[in-house]
Amino acid sequence: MNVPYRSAMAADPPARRGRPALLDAEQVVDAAVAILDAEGLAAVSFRRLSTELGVSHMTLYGYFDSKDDLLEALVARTIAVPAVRRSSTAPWDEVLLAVMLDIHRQLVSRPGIAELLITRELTGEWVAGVREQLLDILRNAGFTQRRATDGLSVLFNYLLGAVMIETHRGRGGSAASFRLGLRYLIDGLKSDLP
Amino acid sequence: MNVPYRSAMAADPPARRGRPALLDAEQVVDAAVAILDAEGLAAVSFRRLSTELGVSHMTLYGYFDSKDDLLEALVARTIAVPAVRRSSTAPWDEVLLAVMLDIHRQLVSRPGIAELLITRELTGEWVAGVREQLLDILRNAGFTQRRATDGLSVLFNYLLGAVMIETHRGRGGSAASFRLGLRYLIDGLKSDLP
DNA sequence: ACCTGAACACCGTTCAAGT
DNA sequence: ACCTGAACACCGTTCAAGT
Repeated sequence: MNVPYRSAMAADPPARRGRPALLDAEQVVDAAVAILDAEGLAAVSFRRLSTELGVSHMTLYGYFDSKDDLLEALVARTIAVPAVRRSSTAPWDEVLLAVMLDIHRQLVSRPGIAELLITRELTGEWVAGVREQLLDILRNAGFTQRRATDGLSVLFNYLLGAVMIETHRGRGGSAASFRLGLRYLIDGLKSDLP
Repeated sequence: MNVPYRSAMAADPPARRGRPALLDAEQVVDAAVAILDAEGLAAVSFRRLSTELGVSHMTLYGYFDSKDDLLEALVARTIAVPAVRRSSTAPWDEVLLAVMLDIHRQLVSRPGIAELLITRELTGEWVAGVREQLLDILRNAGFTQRRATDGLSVLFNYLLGAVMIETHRGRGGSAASFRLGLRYLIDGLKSDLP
């Protein structure tokens, strides 16, 4: 595995020995995002990317060890862990609702990302960050660890299913009906509070 | 579009003029199911299938107009519309729960099918059949058409998300937590009954 | 009627070589 | 240090020809 974002992380002076790099990983991800937005996930390929960037497709292996590596960087770039103000005085169920709606909005706005989260191993710091945040909300509300992780699974199942269906625009999911189900789930969780 | 299952549907005597077919569509789907079960959806390809069947990959275009056509037949073959006995005296929410669990069991037992349902346009008689059945349950329970379709969206979002996550074995979904969320959703629907 | 190979336009990845 | 083309093992699909 390459050190991710090799060039971007270099805080030390750029005076290295040897041939200077043509690109840095950020530029590759930029180009990938542009293709994703314009033509969807299926159009994102090393070969396509390389012609867009004016390099050999093999050059990209200098920045990412594999296509999966690139896609993970794409996920990391494109969605932010929602900022939840822990100092908030709002009740936990309202905070939870707001965070879920925020994630939903982000994922729907970049079709393809939800698919990556489900399909690839869903590791990566975004997943861990969101997970930790939601677990915190549930534990602070009084759920046991076990109840909290089960509740989280339920919420993620619903969220990702809704996003997948909406973004592939089969019939079914409207934004309004997404809220409806989310309310059912959160009400259900509330009723199970010890 | 080819007439689906051309040979299989022929109830008239098989005496046709011209060269007899080497295969029929059922055999192709059989082979596709075998590959799906053994190696997953990504391994199902016209070329792979054709070597397995001992024909040119181009021969398969005589049975299916495109790969999407084949995949639709794969879905149709592999999952049955759950039999719901309308005469049942059980309350609607129990019937709904049972049907959802049945669909869940079927989809989990054949990883890849849920992905096809979401990704491809989700047309086809299986989807229509299940949809009609669940709508019936909800309408008979007293939901308006609007409420019923929204409820259905919510249930499908959850079901397909859960199956996708479980079959891709990211953390998250256990069969037990699937039931939990399903109960929340059905309880929510019940509480919204006019 | 039905089957076929060649060709086209794509993939990701390995390897050995070039600067 | 970094970049590159050739090669390998794959895709789906079109087309014109073969039986």
